Amino acid sequence: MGKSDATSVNRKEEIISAAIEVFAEIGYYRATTAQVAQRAKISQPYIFRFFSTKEALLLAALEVSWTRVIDSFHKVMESGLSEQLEPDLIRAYEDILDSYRNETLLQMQAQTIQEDSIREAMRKGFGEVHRIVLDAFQGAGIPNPQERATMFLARGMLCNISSALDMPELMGK
Amino acid sequence: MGKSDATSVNRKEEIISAAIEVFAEIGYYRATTAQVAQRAKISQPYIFRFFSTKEALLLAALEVSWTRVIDSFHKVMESGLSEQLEPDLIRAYEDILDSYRNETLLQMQAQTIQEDSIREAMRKGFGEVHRIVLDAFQGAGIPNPQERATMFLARGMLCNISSALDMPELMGK
DNA sequence: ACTATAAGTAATTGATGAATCACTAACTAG
DNA sequence: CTAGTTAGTGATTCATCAATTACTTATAGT
Repeated sequence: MGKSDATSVNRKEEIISAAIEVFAEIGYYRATTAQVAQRAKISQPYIFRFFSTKEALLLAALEVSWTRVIDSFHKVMESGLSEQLEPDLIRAYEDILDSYRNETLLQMQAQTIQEDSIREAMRKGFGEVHRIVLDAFQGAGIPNPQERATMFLARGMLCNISSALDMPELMGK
Repeated sequence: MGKSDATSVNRKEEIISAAIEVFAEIGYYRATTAQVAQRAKISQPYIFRFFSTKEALLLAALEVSWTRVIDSFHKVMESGLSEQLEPDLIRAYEDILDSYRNETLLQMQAQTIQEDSIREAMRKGFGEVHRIVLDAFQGAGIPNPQERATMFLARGMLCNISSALDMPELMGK
């Protein structure tokens, strides 16, 4: 299998990557499957061989984006000293925002989508991240872990907005 | 002029109110002007007597939502003691989230819309709220006002998400 | 009554988009 | 070789929607 080999799994991942870009740039509802297909360099109908609906494609894209955050936080916890735990987590999240801005933009969009399946995916993602951070803070013996976990998430959410609107001043200069 | 009198200004406000509801519930791009019209109990084309485009209607709706927050914060600052300033501002924002949830959902949507005019409106709204909070904290002699203002906004943004996804546990139980 | 203007709508238009269908080309196992 | 499977596309379908047009009804001033 050479690098240009197009396995079914590769195609699926390529489509998801294209969808993350296009959905983030154009907006999920406004973006068309034709635009996603063009970005993925395939024909529009071929998307539906891998995803039964546009919404299924969005769900797959969200799954990728949440896995990104969760895996990153797990890595920090495994390898880090518990004294610098919070700054390490902050840095990890900022790195994701730098490198995978589109995934964050997609998550932000999905926060207000009312379809049950999307809401469930978002609840699961947020819930798991919250649980991980809370466990980490408790395990590290940080005082008021509940409140600190909330403020950690809160800072992250403002960070998202500051990035999305290109307003660095919101994060206190 | 009785209460059922339909002045041009009233109609405009009614349309904006209907748009806030429909856009928040359905999503701006997915919502149709026909749905807004139905909610406002007018015909679909009549919307375009007041707003030249769907986007102009969104801008008007965002204007209303930001004015809501800004006016509320101003009122807190005028009438409140500076010792309880921060909790008063928090309560004021929570009241808005309770009473005007749709306006917040609309703002959340607009955070990721890439059209220049929308981004500009969002920057203006966020910028003004940030300025007000920062001025208030500085005026009240709160230490580290910059950082405290950032954390105030951050908490508000997580509060939005917690409300939108119906996840009260995110705010630390 | 009469005319101007405001309030409002039905019908249409032109464009667009998700999803399906019908098909072709390339590879693979026996 | 050939029968079956995988990869892929062009053309079409059916629905939808923002925006326009052309029209009707009501109101107010003279």
